Amino acid sequence: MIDAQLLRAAPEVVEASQRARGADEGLVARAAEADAERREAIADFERLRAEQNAFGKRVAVASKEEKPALLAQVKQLAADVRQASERSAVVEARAEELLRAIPNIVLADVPAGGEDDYVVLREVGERPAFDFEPRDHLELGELLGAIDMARGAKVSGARFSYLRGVGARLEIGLMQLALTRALDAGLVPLITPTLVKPEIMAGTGFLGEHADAVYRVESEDLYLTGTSEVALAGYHADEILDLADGPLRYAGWSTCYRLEAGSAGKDTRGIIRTHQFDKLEMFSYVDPAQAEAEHARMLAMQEAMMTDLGLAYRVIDTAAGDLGSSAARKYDVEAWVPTQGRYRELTSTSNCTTYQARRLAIRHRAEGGRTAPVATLNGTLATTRWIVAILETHQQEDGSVVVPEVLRPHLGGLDVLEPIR
RNA sequence: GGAGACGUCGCAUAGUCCGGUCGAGUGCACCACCCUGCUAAGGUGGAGAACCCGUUCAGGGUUCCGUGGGUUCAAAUCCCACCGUCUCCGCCA
Repeated sequence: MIDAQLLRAAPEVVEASQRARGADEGLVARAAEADAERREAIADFERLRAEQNAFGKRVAVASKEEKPALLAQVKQLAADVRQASERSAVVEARAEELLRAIPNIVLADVPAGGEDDYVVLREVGERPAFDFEPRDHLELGELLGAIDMARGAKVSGARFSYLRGVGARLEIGLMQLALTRALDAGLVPLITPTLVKPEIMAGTGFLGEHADAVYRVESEDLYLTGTSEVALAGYHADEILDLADGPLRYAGWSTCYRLEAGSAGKDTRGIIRTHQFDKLEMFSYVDPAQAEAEHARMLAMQEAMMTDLGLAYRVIDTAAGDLGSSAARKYDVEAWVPTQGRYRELTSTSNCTTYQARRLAIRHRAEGGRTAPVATLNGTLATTRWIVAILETHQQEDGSVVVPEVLRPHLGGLDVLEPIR
């Protein structure tokens, strides 16, 4: 949620942000109006309530004989208080609803426009060249006995898979590599719940435009999370953090569940886009002044993983219209996928500035001892989809795959994955 | 799943039976100042969160005693529902 203060003081900033996103500009004026109405209603109620409280003190010390007369007098006041209280509750709920509907203010130099208006910041690494016809990740996965889509579909339906043998080991090795690096960088590992309450899901902004991608467990009124970001953001909800010693940094390891309702027909082959996968996610709570530096730090960690895994990649600065509602800026790292002849997103890192924190009531002590919302940032450090780029990039003519050196210690020293027959 | 106990301001507790002078006492921790050669001890004062009005660095007000309802002129206190914690019993891939 954005700062209501900003809505009053500089609505043009909010409107500019909406414009860059291609979102509804009129929402700004409607929210500002509702906010004014809300404040008026609150003032009204509080004046009446103060009067009633003062009266209550008189009743308390009145003698038995005086009481009936006083009580008769205050009846009308009590009714007025009740009415004003109900009105202010209604108006307040409406104002908050509109305020929450406004997505985060995008940072000033984020490219405007939609999905295709990203800016490529850099391309790194050499795209692999083959003197044979490269196989795609699923073909390789089947040769290696690593990926089984057919049985995934038999047991759970489309977009479910089994990772078996070296596939399962690759996944775990990848997570372990990422975890090791997270620990080296001082992050605290967390294995997070994957079922969360509605208010946590809403607080992180995933019930907005992403609502159709979310699994809901109706019998319990809980949501399955599509990323551990949700539980990581909720971890410190309603708390006042001590950031005097620097940011609070976490690495969340969890299975992720996504409905992929909007992607019918897209990426149906293999494990590029499945309903269930694993991810190691970085998450930081920082002083808002340090948010951009933290964002750069996360991106650097992601790029180091790409480089060390021998993947060719590029970094894009996502356009405003393609940002989630919580993000003020997002960088994606995309790896080259040889058989697709294009870059595919492997990681994403978002600076949510104070947006999530305000929704989830996560504050710290700012100057003068005042509380102020923190900034939150998140970024992928490893995920199942990486297996696609690793298999395809490091494949050999016979269908074997060379294991990147950094992964070998996490695969019991295995250096080449061999076809099973 | 069943039975019982509990949920108060950072922590620990008082207050709840018998509604008002309780937004709330005490201890510890915390901050400032005083005292002491230093430390410890001691003294005085301060200190929660959210929001509204006002100020620009004065203040005033409202709300918050697990959450949400209800009763009442008035609820930490009475009633209802829910959530959570603990104990015992049952069940368990």
